[in-house]
Order: sequence, then structure tokens, then C-alpha cells
Amino acid sequence: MEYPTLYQSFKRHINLPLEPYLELESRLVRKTLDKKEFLIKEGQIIRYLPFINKGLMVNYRLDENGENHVLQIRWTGLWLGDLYSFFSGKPTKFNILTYQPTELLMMNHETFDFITKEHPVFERYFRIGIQDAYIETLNQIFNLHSLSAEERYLELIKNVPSLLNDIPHYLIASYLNIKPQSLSRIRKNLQN
Amino acid sequence: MEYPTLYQSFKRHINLPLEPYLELESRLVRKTLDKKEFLIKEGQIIRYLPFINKGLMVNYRLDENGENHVLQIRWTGLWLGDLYSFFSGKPTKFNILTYQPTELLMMNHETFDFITKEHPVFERYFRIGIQDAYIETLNQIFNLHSLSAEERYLELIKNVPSLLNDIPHYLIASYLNIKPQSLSRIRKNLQN
DNA sequence: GCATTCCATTCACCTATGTTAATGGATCTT
DNA sequence: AAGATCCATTAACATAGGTGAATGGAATGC
Repeated sequence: MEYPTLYQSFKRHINLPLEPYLELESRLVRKTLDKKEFLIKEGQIIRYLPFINKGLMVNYRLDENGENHVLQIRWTGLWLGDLYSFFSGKPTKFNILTYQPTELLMMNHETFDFITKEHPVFERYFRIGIQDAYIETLNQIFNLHSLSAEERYLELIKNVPSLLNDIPHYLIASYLNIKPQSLSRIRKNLQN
Repeated sequence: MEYPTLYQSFKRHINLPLEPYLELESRLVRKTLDKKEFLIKEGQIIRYLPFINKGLMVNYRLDENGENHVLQIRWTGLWLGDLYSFFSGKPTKFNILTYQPTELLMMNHETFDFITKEHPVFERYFRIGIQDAYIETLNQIFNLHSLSAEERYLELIKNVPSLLNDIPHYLIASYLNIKPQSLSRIRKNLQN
């Protein structure tokens, strides 16, 4: 087994004997990215589902005024791609960018079809994984509705304390839906 | 076949012969709710996945100040429940309430396990359905980040023109993350 | 090693949306 | 049908967070 982090991700959700796992593993494409490299750029048609074997990536989308909005921040042990573009074949609206040196394991469409057909338990794995992401995203909306900027900041660093050191503050601000100046103001107020 | 709306929902995503569909249909529990009845109340453990065969429901969640936040509005042909509570067995944090007379088709855990085991294509159907909901929810976050209150309002009534007649305005305001007074102000400004 | 770019911070000022309160029409209750 | 409740609307005022501009330190490029 080459990628225990991936195997553990499967085992957390489904009962997966080693053999089908190894069958999958052999079909994955490994990809390494340096700091601040793009995995996905707006307009591309996405041909792979990327699993972050090690590293950290940020997903943002450009609005009509040319401003970036960070929608997702994901790291080691999670998937981050564009399911919509991957499954529909239409161009993506997202930009996904590393902020740490990152190692990815990428599954193409052919492999996805093969393993879910051969071993339906993989379909179940993806159903559960996407479900978890969906539940988290609903929670993100609730936070945007119910918490002040300061409360959202505190909630985020409570859940992911290392984030302040891992990525620039302006990305954290964007993820929280505030401006970097506001994040500075909040951090200053909290010092007292 | 008793519920063509449900069958069409399956056919839109998967290739499903009639027989396994009928097998499922016979196991569903039909439930009718009047206007303004609760399907789900905070604290309950959710035992069913509900499909809206006809009607409209709103999902909201209470914050620490006792304020409601509408997170989802769904209608005929869609599912709306709490996947988290259903699959984890933990109490739900949501409140789901009809705003039109509504007919639901409810699937319990036993049936879910049975049909996905017996016919893996159902697992695929739920994977795709949850994936669509997830993609929509990500888009909802992008709108909250990138659009003004007025733009969010215009976007919503462009997509669902009938909504203004179907549910009270204060629910639309909550879904847009603004106060009813602000929605009134926006609507007034738009008259000119 | 110097120049350049990037980024966090601060401050003064601005604005979109929230808040509070009042009004009147519509809808429910008895 | 009268009374009560709910809800949309308006207006005056309040505020969280945005905007624009300036500063200095850190990281990057040559």
C-alpha cells in the first residue's frame, strides 16, 4: 500500500477489503504541486477527482467585479475538486490553488466508472463523502447568517488553529466574507 | 405506479427498470401535511428521508439569540430532510415546516439499506442527488459573498418567480439573510 | 545585496443594512 | 361580526463592516 492516508479515508466510511483498494490505488495518478500553484483554473474542463494526500488548497471564485471569494479551504486527507465540471463535462467556475507544497492522488472518469461498477461500495463511499461536505456547507451558510464577523473568525480559528500560520490572512478574511482591513480590526480588538 | 413524480426523479439520474422501482414504492410511507405543519422539529431523531411528492417546505434553524434562519426552500419533486440526523442517529438542529398543503413519500432506514444493497444503482441515485444539492449550496454561499441584498433578491425571484405568492415575505427575507424591513425597502426601490 | 512586490495594519470616513417604533390591511378565532 | 393576531410597509436613527489611503516589514526577484 502506497497511500495509507487514502486507505484510512475509505475505511472511515465503508468496509473495504484490501484487494479492491489496491486495484484502485494502481489506477490513480500522482501529482505534486509546489506552493502557490494552480490545480484548477476557471474555464477548464475538469477530468480528475483530486484527493489531497498531503498539503493544503484553497478554492475561490471570481465575481463580476473581478473580486475573489474563497469558498473552501481543504487539507490532507480530504478531496477538493469540482464535482460539477467533472461529472457534467462543462467548464469550471472555480480556481483551486495550493498554499503549501501538495501531493495529490487523482482519479479520472474511466477509473471512477470502473471501480464504482466493479465494487458498488465505492459509490457508497462517495455518497457519504459528498454528504459530509454538503452538511458542512449547510453549516457554513448558517454561520454566515447567524454569526458576526468576529464570531465567524473565532469559530474558524477554534476549529482550525493552525490556519493563521498556513495561509495569508487575506484568504482567511475572504473565506469569512470580510475585508482584510476588517480582519485586522477584529484581531486588534480581540487583543484586549 | 402510484407516484410518477418520484419515478421521474429517479429516471433523470439513473437507468432504473420498473420492477425495482415498484419494489421501492411499495415500501414507502405516504404522509400528508396541511399548511404550516411541522415535518421536523429541532431535537428529534430523524427516521425518514422525505420526498416532496407535492407541496413546499422550508428548512430553518434557530440561533443562540432565538432568531430563525431559513436555509433551504424546497418543493415538488425534491427531497428535504436532515441527512445528518438520519444517518448519524443524532438529534436534528433543523425545523422543517410546510407552507402549502404537502404530500410526502418517506423512506425509513431499513428500506434505504435494503434497496441500496439489493440494487446498488439506488446508491448512485442518492450520490448524484446529494451532489446536486451540495453544488447548489456552494453556489448559495458564493451568492452570499458576492451579491448585495438587492441582487440576491433579484436572482431568487428570477429563478423562482412564484415564490412571492407561495410563502410569506419574511421567510424570503430570512433566506436572503436580510430583515423583512430591508426586503420592503428593496422592493420599494425597485418599483422606480 | 538592492530593488521590488506583497501583505498586514492603522485610521478617517462612508454606506448598506439593522433597529425600533408606528400604521393599517389581511387573516384567523370565537 | 368583533376582536385578536399576523404581516408588510414606512420612516428616523444606529452601527458593523466597507473604502481608500498611508505605512512599514517581510518575502521575492535579479
